[in-house]
Amino acid sequence: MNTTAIFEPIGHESLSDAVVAQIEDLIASGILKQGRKLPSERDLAETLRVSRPKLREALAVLEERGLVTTQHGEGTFVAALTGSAMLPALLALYERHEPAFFDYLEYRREQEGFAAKLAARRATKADKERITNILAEDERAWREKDALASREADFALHAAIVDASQNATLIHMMASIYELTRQGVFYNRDFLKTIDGTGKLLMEQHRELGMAVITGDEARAEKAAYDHIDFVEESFKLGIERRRREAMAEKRRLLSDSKL
Amino acid sequence: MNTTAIFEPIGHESLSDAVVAQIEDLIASGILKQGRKLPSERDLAETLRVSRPKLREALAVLEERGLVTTQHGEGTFVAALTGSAMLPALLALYERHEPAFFDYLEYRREQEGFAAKLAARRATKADKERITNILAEDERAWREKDALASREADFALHAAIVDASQNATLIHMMASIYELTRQGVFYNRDFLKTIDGTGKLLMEQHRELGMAVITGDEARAEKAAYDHIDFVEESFKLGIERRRREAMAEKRRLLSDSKL
DNA sequence: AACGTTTGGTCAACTTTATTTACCAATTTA
DNA sequence: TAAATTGGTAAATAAAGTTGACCAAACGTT
Repeated sequence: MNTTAIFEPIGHESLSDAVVAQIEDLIASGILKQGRKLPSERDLAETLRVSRPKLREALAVLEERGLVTTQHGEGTFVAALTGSAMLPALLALYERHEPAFFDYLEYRREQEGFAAKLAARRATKADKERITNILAEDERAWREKDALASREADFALHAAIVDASQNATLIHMMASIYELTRQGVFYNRDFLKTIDGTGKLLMEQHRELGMAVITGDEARAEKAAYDHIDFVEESFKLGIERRRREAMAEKRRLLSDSKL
Repeated sequence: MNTTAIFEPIGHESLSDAVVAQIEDLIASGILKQGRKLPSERDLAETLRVSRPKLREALAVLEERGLVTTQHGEGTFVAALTGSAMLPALLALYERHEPAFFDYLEYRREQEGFAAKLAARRATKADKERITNILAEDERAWREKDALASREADFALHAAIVDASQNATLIHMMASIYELTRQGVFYNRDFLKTIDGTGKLLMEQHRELGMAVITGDEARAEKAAYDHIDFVEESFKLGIERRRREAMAEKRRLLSDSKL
């Protein structure tokens, strides 16, 4: 095995790519909010120490991605990212920005806890039956190692609990969030690779959450929701770290082979 | 306050900078060990997708920094990084690579635990007196908020414990490590900013460590050493995270001002 | 309504950076 | 010793980025 194997092609990142990345960061982190006007091209080019044509290249990319809109003679503005029409842009943004994903989880933690508490307080008989059925399906999927069904049950449980909260605004907001989740961020390949090995724990957390809602124990439901998100976040972090270490170990292995 | 304030100049990183960074990573992470031969310039340029002149530019920088040596007609090799002659290169390397710093801490954790255990077993009367004096000085520095003296006492305590271990190899190895520490990595400005607010905790940890050695309690000494390094690592991580959040909050503040 | 200012839109000349290609020199290996 | 491989150097070419100028749309002031 050749030493060459451990080296990786240099990313030929263009200047405009770097500009795009910085502005995306500002939008993804919520510093630049929707509707906010960016500085004029001349000003921005100067503060970024970049020529205007290059800045314009970057702005063109951002506009193509739906993150900003520019109007002749007026300025460039951060596009509205809420509303399902803009979900693809947001989704792609989160996938390119790992830190933003943790912010997303932090936000979701509060929402889930709130939803679980309300659900425990307000769930109707129909809600409770629905949750019971989902828990049964979740357990079946786990026993039969049906990963796909397991994910669907997971998704269904969270949706059922939000519905049970009977709060229209919450339901609407969480619908957008779940759409994100379902399409790729939360359930992308890397994440599944991380979480699959802990399927039983996940199932038990769902069961605890569901039972707390069914029995109407608000505090227990809230705690179960927090614990669940905390667990997901921790698993994700560990997965990232593990993959980083595995990649390094692989490189080491490639080198030691050549010594044998 | 203008929106312009939140944007930062784009780093005009040259191609060769990127090449330098990758090879430094491989060396800093220990994947490329000293004496290892790099692929030939033609091969390496091809796998990195970079022209040979640019690769050579990068290699020239690496050689200037003391990380590699090249020999006409023979090849380019990773320089020997052990030995105090090479400390500046290693030091600079660690400062440019944050992840390597945590690897350094991980290594140091084992060494410190081992040293503390040996010291508790073998410390002479003179060693114990020396440690007692250092602990007193540490406490005085803390009471009088003498940050510089506090750091010196910290350093002195660790050195005294290593000396008390009576193991020549360990003493020699730790000397190199401490040199790193003292010169800048461990006690750099950012790190101090993090740790200073927790001065009392640090002092108490030192006291626990020193007393364990003096009383000859091996297990307690080992645990105290582990706890200390764990605390340092955690503080450092928190400090990094805090600075990151503060930087973002500052940007948010700059924007909200313009709304008032 | 008219003017001046600011903003985005466009283009061409120029500069810097990077690639390609060729050839030379030192070392190892057959 | 001859061939192959490696680092050393340089010139021609190509690509990326900057500079400067000018146009057109929107806004505010007069």
